[in-house]
Amino acid sequence: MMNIFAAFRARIETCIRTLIQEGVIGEGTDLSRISVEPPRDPSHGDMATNAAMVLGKFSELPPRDLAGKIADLLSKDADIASVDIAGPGFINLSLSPSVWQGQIAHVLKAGKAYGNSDIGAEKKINVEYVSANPTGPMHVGHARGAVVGDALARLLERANYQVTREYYINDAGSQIDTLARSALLRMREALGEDIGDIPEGLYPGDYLVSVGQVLAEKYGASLMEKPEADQIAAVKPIALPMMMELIKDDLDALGVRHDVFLSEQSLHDSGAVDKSLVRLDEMGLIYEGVLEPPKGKTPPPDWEPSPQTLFKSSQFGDDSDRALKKSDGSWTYFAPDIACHLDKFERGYAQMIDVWGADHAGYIKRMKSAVTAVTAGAGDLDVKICQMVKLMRNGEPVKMSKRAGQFITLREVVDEVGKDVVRFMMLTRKNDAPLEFDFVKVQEQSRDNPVFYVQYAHARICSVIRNAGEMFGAIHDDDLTDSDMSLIVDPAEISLLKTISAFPRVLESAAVNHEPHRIAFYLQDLASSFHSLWNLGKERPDLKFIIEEQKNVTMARVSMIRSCAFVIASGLDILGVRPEEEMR
RNA sequence: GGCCCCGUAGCUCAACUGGAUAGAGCGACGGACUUCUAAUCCGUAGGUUGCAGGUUCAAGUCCUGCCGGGGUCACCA
Repeated sequence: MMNIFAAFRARIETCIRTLIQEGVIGEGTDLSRISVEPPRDPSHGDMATNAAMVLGKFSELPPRDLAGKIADLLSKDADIASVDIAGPGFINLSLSPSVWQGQIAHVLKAGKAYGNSDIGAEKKINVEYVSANPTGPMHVGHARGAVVGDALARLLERANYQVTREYYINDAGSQIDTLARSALLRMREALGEDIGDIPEGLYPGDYLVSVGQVLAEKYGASLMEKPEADQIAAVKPIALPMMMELIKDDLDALGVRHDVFLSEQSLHDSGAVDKSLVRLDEMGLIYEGVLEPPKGKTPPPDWEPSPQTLFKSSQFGDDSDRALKKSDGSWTYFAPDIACHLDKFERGYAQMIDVWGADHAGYIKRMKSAVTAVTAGAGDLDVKICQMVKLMRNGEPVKMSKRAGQFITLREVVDEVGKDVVRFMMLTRKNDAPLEFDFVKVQEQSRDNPVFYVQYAHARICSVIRNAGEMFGAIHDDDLTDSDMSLIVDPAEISLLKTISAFPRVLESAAVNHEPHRIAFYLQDLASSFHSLWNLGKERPDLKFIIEEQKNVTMARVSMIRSCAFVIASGLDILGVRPEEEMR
């Protein structure tokens, strides 16, 4: 068992079963609420369990006495150096140094697989992210969702989920018609016509020029003589794939990829939308009705009550029922969205995660309602909301004028600071908290730049290992396992080992909570722990990693920091960031 | 007005799905470089977790009501 907290939890449960057999604790006791975690205050030991307090209800003994019984049994364990009872009945454990020393070999053997969890148990899970409208290149606002989704997918894979990364292509809405009209204009331009300024309401971007050229080559001027509907229909099969290529290139620059691209239009064409609606109808969840105007100060000026096809989402916790069809009888976007999630469910994903921008937060309830309804409660949808990223340059906000089409593209940001920096920074906040991204600060080589700080720790470790190799001969990871880890004894060293050993637990909690940012925070802690130990070697030369006269000590310490480097690399891998081996 | 998110040190943020004396960084002040990379580290100072109740052995965390900030609000995706 690589997760030592889980390992000792099992030992504690064994003690409790013994007490159940002895009749001290009642049969049928629920052990699930027992926690085994590191105490906030390190002086309380290495691990604390609330077992005696949680089990108090199932025993006649008061919690502190029950804790005493458990403690007596635990103290027989050779790996446990001391057991204390504190406060209302906490049991605090201190582990023997050998437990921490032993973690080094675990890490070295597992390498980057260290910390992997089995909580996913190979269950299928679908993560949908980005899903930007295919009307142009990605702008910077898409970056956060792309990174969060991708890191979440990587994280879940490490927890042994079967992850599918999905992109839902909104290729059926009116924005696609706008795209087609914009492309048609560019086609006329390619045919030699002077089109002047791009009219209001069409996409002005230069990226459509090449689309116009392709259209001109394929169709020529004859297309312009057909009805507009035919023109648009002719343009879409050309323009859409080109836009998707644009988007995929941008995502590629960020190191983000998807397994499945699901087209909204295909859901209409295949009858999947009708099917999911029939399904809801059979459940009696659909009716023709008139929605109330939104309660508030200013109802929409053009409000006209009109009958629509509605879904009873209010039965599932939503604030109101929601329209599936517009008053003219055509679908709302909500209907294909339901079909999309039903489609995922039927492909075997009972667990689904959607990563959305903050402006879509108001749709969570209806979407979750719909998933619950259409899967008869068997499907689960978690929606992660990404708050705004505020772009700064040296503390000054970067101005973006949407009117003039001067938005900053994802590509520009990646080109300026690099994909690793973008990725790491996007994960330095909880997804639902706003984030500042300063072009200058994220490239600083200093403590307050977390990307650099973590990378630097890794580079330093690599540097030490290179130096040790020059002194004692080439160092291979396989040989390090044979080092005498019992030479790792100083509290500062053990402290680093404790931080390293916390990784499996961090990974698991990040996976359970769908919060990849926890990995980024952990890596800063780990880097800090390493940098501290490094500097301690200045005050106390006996704690330097390399001691020329003592090869065995050096090798033990090299093993220790090698395992630290593995964990840094492993954590960075979840974030999709490559570790640096040298920084000069 | 309804709903959602947020409110924690001067600033930016953590707090392991309810745990013990709420933690880091920045800024401020004071220290450590003939370096295993000082691009770093150590120390000091800094708090009624917006307010008021409730739930229990235990609340920053859950519930209710206020205050303040942001987002969003029929047929746009």
